[in-house]
Amino acid sequence: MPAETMDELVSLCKRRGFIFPGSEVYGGLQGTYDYGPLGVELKNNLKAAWWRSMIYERDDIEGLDSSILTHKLVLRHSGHEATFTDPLVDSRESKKRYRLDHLLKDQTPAVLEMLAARLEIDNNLSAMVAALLAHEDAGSVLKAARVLEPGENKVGDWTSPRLFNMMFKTTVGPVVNDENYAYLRPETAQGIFVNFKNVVDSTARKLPFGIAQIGKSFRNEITPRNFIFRVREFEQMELEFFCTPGTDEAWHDTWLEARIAWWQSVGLSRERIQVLDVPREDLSHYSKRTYDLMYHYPSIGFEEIEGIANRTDFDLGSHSKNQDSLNLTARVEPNTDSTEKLTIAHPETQKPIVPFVIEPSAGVDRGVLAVLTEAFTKQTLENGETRIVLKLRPHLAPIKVAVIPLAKNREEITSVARALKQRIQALGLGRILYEDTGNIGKAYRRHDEIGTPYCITVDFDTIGQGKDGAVSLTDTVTVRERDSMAQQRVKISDLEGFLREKLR
RNA sequence: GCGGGAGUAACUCAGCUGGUAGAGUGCCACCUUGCCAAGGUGGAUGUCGAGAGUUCGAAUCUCUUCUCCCGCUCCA
Repeated sequence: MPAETMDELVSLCKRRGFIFPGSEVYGGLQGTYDYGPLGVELKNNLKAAWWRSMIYERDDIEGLDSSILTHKLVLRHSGHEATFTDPLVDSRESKKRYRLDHLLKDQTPAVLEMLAARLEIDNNLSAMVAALLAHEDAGSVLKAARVLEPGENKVGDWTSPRLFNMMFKTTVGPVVNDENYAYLRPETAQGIFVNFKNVVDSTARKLPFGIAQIGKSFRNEITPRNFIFRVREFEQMELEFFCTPGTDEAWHDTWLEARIAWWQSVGLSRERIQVLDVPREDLSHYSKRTYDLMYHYPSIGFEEIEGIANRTDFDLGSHSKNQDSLNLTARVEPNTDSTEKLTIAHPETQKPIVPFVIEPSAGVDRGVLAVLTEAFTKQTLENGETRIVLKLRPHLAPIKVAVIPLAKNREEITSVARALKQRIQALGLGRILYEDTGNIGKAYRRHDEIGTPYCITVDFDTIGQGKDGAVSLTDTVTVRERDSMAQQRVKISDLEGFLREKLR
């Protein structure tokens, strides 16, 4: 039974060192979280699993790590400068906040006419939005034009609209002025698009193929909320899969299935994943069609964990020069800044074309949250006590094995345990921990709670000092399995094979 | 940003008709402990989210501010 509330996850994460609030000693910084000793292992393991499935286990995908600081022209031509800046207006009366363009769209023609007249411009939505933003007393203009409060039949008491920019800007170079800025990327995808030519030229890739990247992205969310679900600094795992126009819809469906299967491979149950075919009116500016994978999170219900979008030829087309020669299907803004045509040979005709793009874009942090949710288990034992177990898949577990001496004040046992820890660590399976709390039951529970799949206990039998003098158990250890709590005796010499098999 | 709720030890929380801070769990040390949160002894950690005000005296009352939770709004 997975976690039921976000609070119990937050509490476990803090207590055991998975995730902490950012800048906490100064009261916290909204929308930031830090990954602790166990969190970083879990997160790295999740990313490694994704990377393995994309780059190593397939033959048609290359990796990339592009920079976070991004040229403003990249994000201008990608359409983000325009779409990531929302003009917001508040109603003083109802205390509600609206996007100015949405608000105006819902007004009657008569109101819009009056507004245009007051602003002394044409009755054109985007022109009016721009004019209102530039106007000193736009709130009064809205009132004078009798802009109605939605859902109520009366004129709203409007504030002047303000721009809310979802992209972080930062100054580049020593001189601070209006021109010397760059953006922190709001998605890793653009780094892939602007490197398309570089990758094609350096790897001789032919369609269809993909470029995958894992990295940080930044969005100045209005309301970061729900633990690591919506944060201002987050990590994405994105694949841009380039294919011949016409094959895009089939690839879109193929990737949808592949991605659902992958999430199941990291432990998510199919019942807690829903596919949302995003309605046309909710699509992003670049998308022809998008499937959102929704995961059933605790407290907040089904929310997006990954978006799988058909971005058509919009992005490569937008970043290309001489667009008129490219037969683009997407509507793109003219680009006189780019120095390249982002094309590749059509697999049959060999003519240069702009490929279509299928983009499975997953949130790493949302993935970690989902994996934790699913793994979190409260179990009532036979003796009536409850234990908390993180039933993580072994390849995701932060600690793979804990080596525990049965008695911590017996040098002959602890020395064997320490040596065994080093020996197992050298197998390269991940992090192995030497654990000497001195109380075997406590150590087991602790490792249940952080998801350690196996605990190995070195006892008196191991060193040939068993009570009943059972010499046959010399050089064996107890291996205790996390989920079943079952124990078995394993020869130290067989441990390598045992663990390699179990921890795959 | 608005409305509501909340911030006390690492976690969960008590204390809140103003009188100088507690419990359980956890953590550390030593002893004990021969496999599922055992026991004993000792110990550390709080400017009671922050700042200001009222008061002889504030965790407690007032104001401001920050953070978190819920709702609205936003969510490429």
